Amino acid sequence: MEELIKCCKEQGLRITKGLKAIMNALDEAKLPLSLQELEVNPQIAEICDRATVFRTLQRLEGIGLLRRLNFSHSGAKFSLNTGDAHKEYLICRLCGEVKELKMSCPVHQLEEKLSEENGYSAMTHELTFYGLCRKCN
Amino acid sequence: MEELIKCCKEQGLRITKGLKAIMNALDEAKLPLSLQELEVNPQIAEICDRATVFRTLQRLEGIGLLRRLNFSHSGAKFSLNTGDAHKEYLICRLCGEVKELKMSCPVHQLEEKLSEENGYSAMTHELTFYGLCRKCN
DNA sequence: TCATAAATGCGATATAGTTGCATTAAGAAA
DNA sequence: TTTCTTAATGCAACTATATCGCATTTATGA
Repeated sequence: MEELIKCCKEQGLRITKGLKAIMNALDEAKLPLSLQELEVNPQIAEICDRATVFRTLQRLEGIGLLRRLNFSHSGAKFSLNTGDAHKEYLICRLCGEVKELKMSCPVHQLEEKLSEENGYSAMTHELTFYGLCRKCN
Repeated sequence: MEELIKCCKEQGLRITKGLKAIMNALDEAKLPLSLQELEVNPQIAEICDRATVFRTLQRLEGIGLLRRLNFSHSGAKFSLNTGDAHKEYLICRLCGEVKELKMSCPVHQLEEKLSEENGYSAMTHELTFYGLCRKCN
């Protein structure tokens, strides 16, 4: 957390209450949060509004501290980019339940190959599994 | 194509001009299309409107003939589910260029394992790579 | 050809994402 | 500490996307 704040400073961001509250919420949540989920979080709602949350997320994504995830049938969700290990998720197509998977990513080493073959740089990837959870099945 | 129409019939869908036009467009496009892209396609626009395209996509997805894809910074896109081999894409984070990758999916065999471990059924997954293309870099 | 229910068109509405502008406040400089 | 500059904010408006209700049309089985 200290680490993250420091990183924001280095990148020229001002350390405001909103920024801290948002980063805290993202840090405490064990799962990615959407703009709306952040917006209604009591700790955050008290301090700042939707537009601020939106722009703060933009800034954090801009400096690479935040990862934007795109799950089926839900808007974008965001999670802090601690370390550079990305995460895999399992999503229920019906109720939207989000589970984080514990696995070593099986496609990481492909990035370099794809980067060369296609002339792309700054590679990242998303690997997401979908299914029907026990309740929804 | 014949195959797909047959499948629609078996699933109880009525074979309308709209359905055929939409499936054709998706079939001819080498890449996934968004609702808007379909809506403005001349072949389709002539026959039916946005709500119909929307609901047709819903139906096709419902019977498993259509796959909904979620790429960063763009709305949902759709592609026909021919065979059950899914596809991998490489997306430019800036201009949004979409490339289909030719690779044998390295995580397919993980689905069964995850299904058991988490009590999920009807598993699918999405593997998408992002980067900056030559032009945008 | 007729009857029935699925599919459609239209317009309204909901939801997510985004912006302009006047105001506030973080942090560097004095 | 006070002052100054400019990033950050709040508010409200706005755009784009997604979705729905209902009256009408049309595909298909009898």
